[in-house]
Amino acid sequence: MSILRRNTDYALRAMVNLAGHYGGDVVATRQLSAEEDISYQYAAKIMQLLHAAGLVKSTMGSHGGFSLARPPQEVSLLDIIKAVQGAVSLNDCFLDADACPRRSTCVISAKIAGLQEYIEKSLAGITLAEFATDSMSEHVNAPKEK
Amino acid sequence: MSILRRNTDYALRAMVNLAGHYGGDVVATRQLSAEEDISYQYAAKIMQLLHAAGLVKSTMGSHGGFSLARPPQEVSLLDIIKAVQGAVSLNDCFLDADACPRRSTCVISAKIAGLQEYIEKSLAGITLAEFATDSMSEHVNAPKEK
DNA sequence: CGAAGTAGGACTATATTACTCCTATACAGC
DNA sequence: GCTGTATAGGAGTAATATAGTCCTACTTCG
Repeated sequence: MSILRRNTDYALRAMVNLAGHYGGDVVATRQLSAEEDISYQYAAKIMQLLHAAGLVKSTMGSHGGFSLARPPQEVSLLDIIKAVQGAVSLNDCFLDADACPRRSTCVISAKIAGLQEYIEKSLAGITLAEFATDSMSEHVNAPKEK
Repeated sequence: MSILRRNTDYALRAMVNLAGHYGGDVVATRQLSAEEDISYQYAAKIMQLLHAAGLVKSTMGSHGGFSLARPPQEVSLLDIIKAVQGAVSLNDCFLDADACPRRSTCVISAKIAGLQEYIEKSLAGITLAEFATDSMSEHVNAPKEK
């Protein structure tokens, strides 16, 4: 199983694309969808998620589109992941304390809490700026070609 | 999303149970299922997975059952995860190189490969012996009670 | 032989993820 | 103010993955 979903990959590609236009024009969903090989309708949904998370600014109406809300070096991989697929957690009890009635006494939970923290910190440490430069459309979970 | 599945939790509980009987009698699936609150049929499936992975030894026939194939301190959480839910991977391209045509030049892949490795090492470093002692049936992803 | 066990294929049900459709709303340019 | 091109977002469908069941072997002890 893969932890990062296709969703996240699309979002990441879109964000990298926007990073390339940072400080310049807004980019329309239609353009993002064409350049990054995402269906227009689905791309629109993903942009909504990114917008709801405050990662992008939107300009409505004709000649509208999206732009990064913050400079690339201030947008982390974790931000993007959280925006499109929710928090990544090793197990449910980190997301929802009610998921496990023995949470408080659980030895396993204690054992892996450290790892959980490390993962989040790592993802938070990787920013858009780091892969925005030379690769405009690298991606993680591209749909497999047939 | 949770990385560890319910499947894995069941398996973990079963393994902890078996660890409690290490060196003694085999434990029948019927008993495991009752003690760890897993449906008998499903428990049987999970035991098959653990057996196929070589983590448990099976004794067929009447008075048969399962026992750990190795001492608890030599069975890691990663072993169990791999047996029941397959390898944990940050993204598809670590599992299947064909999943992404740009794998070789992908900056993102390079960035998170280190994290991927760290996660595996951490999980491999946690063994059954560490939580087998005082908690016979702790679990991670118990189905939520209503 | 029969009871109690594992082995395993095939199937069903449920949940999650991916994706589409349709309508509303905003804004620029004519 | 109309029209074309945008985003906003609810609602629904399709595909896939996970969880769980059913049934029929085969194995061994008593």
